[in-house]
Amino acid sequence: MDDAMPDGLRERRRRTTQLEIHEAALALFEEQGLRATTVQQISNRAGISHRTFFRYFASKEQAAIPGQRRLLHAFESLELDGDEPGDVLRAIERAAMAAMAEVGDGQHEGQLRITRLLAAEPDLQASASGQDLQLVAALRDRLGAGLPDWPVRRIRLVAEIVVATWRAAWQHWGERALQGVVVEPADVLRECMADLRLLVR
Amino acid sequence: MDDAMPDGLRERRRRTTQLEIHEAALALFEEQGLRATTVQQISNRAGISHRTFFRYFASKEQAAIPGQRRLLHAFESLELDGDEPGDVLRAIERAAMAAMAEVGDGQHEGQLRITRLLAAEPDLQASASGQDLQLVAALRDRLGAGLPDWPVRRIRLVAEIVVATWRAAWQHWGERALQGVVVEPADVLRECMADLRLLVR
DNA sequence: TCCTATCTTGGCACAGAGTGTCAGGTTGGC
DNA sequence: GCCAACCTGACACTCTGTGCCAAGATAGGA
Repeated sequence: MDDAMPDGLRERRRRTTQLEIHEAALALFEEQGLRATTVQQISNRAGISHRTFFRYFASKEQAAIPGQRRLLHAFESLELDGDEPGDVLRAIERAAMAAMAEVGDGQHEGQLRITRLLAAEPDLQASASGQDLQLVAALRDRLGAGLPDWPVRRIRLVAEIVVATWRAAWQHWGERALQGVVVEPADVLRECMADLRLLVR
Repeated sequence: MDDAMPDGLRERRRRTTQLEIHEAALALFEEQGLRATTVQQISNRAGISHRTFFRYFASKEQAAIPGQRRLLHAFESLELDGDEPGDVLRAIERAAMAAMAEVGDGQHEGQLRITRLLAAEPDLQASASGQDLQLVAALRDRLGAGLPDWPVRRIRLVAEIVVATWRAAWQHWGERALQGVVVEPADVLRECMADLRLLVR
């Protein structure tokens, strides 16, 4: 689905454990809030030890926010076939759109729970934006390798802009979903890109 | 310089203490690294107690990164006189440019120290991007109040884009400065805005 | 099937972050 | 000079995050 998964028993166990911890964290945060929930409580509910928790996640915040593996992978395997700024942006846009579309309808509920939590817990937002740095770095690396003639300044800017747009799109999707309006994430991203083009014209 | 400062003895003391803590943190991080430095050490060097440290800063990371008060203030007092997307962006650009220009040449050395630290310590970057959320929120609020006819989606996007551009500009300024090339921050921001316009055309 | 290298886990222990509380000292206004 | 508001340091405490080690589980070859 996402990255290579050699399907030994060990890998499968690891995945289920990770999911159980994630689910436990999410549920407890919803019930009690972020601050009031301890790593010990999450570990208990997931049926593991406090020590093992930190072998799966670096902090309780990260246990709730799974990270954007799809987009990360899309960036790392991005194909570029030109130098023209407009073309480059469109290529990235296509890749991001594809990554967004991979989120099946069945996962919308999970996304919505995270969105709700993010809205309620500012500390989680900070943690999430910290994670986005990985996305920026990945895109920056890829563009740097694929566009040797571009100034680093422009490469850095594009990476920041794209991730900012992606984040704005998801946030707006969540905002609408919380109001009961269900829309396609990819559509929201398209609208955001349209806004971006409107702005600078 | 920045916000109202009723010049009692108390306020002045508070400011000097804050500066002393900031300076101590910066110096120790440079000498030993972020992880190896404890709040206790910073407190000792600043001549205060461990308990008092946390009355000035919420974490050791924040003690090193002073926050973008100038830009925050510029956003909060932003004047808008039109609905036209291009005009709005230009108005924000002017405000940001003015805020950037307020950083006198004398403060470049301090900025550079922070840039160096950010480059060396990924954890600090995460903390910094968490702080940027305040900027996004401030600009979002201001635009929401000043542009009642704009869709929330576009307002959110503009806020994210502007802050992303600002961050890219400072990072590129720091990168060049680390290479020994001294340029005006405002010039870099102008170049970044030009890149942005180039992208979507 | 068995045997071994590798991986995973839980328990123990510990340093450090961050917070509540309180008593004592300082500042500002009257 | 006096009182109220504020600031500080000290103590105690919970929680996070990590090193270490012994025990159990797994993979893969003999």
